[in-house]
Amino acid sequence: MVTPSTPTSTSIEIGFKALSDPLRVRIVEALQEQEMCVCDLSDRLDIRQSKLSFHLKVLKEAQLLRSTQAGKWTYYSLNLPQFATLEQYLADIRRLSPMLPPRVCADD
Amino acid sequence: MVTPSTPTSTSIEIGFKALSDPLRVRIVEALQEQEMCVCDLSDRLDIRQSKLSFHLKVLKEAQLLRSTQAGKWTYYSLNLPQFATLEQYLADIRRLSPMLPPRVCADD
DNA sequence: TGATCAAATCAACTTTTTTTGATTTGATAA
DNA sequence: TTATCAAATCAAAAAAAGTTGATTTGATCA
Repeated sequence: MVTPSTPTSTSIEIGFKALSDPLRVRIVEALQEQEMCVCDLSDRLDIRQSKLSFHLKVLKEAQLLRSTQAGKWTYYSLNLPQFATLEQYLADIRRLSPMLPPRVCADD
Repeated sequence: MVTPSTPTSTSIEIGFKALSDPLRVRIVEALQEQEMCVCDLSDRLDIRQSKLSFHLKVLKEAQLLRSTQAGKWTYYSLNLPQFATLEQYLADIRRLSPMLPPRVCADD
């Protein structure tokens, strides 16, 4: 089997990676309650602005967040359809897993 | 707000991290079809044994895989309940997200 | 205009994760 | 036993991700 030299990440893997960090999960959980601007997130989570900006970017690139600008402020909110996409991916793994006997090892 | 100096990862985050790598997703998808021994996974995915062993360990520590030893061989299979746990986490984020108006920024 | 403030970006640095080849472990079979 | 083979582990190197403080951008407002 031929493997691509640089394995590419799908939007599924990018989504899971975005959710693999405790700080980013805290961001998601804060936004799950309410859309918020960066300054309020920064206060609420006690994170420096540039650090927060980095993690917001990761989440946004994973399509898990949306942002809208309102005057000086940028409001971030959850992009729920992408959460649904990840959820569906996990559901399919379960749904399509057959109850098969283990494969007997090739050169047994 | 006080933040722990070293943020700790939950089993949720560990699970998502395990699923954030293209190679590990390929492993999961192979095992989703059928339980398999390491040697067959290695053949099928064209990965060196030690590399595969590393990634299997990551997935197992995330409780996404189980393994059983049979003679010389170790068979790996999906641990579906943990997939369900991750799925439920995502479902809850969506389910509990209210349709609230955006928060007005603190010092507006 | 010029001051102010929110947020993004940047470069340097630190930390974590991944890869690699070699070695070890542990079970089976001659 | 000794040879063999599957799989785990290890140490060193490489690559990727995250942090930090400073700077920039872009919008508002006096």
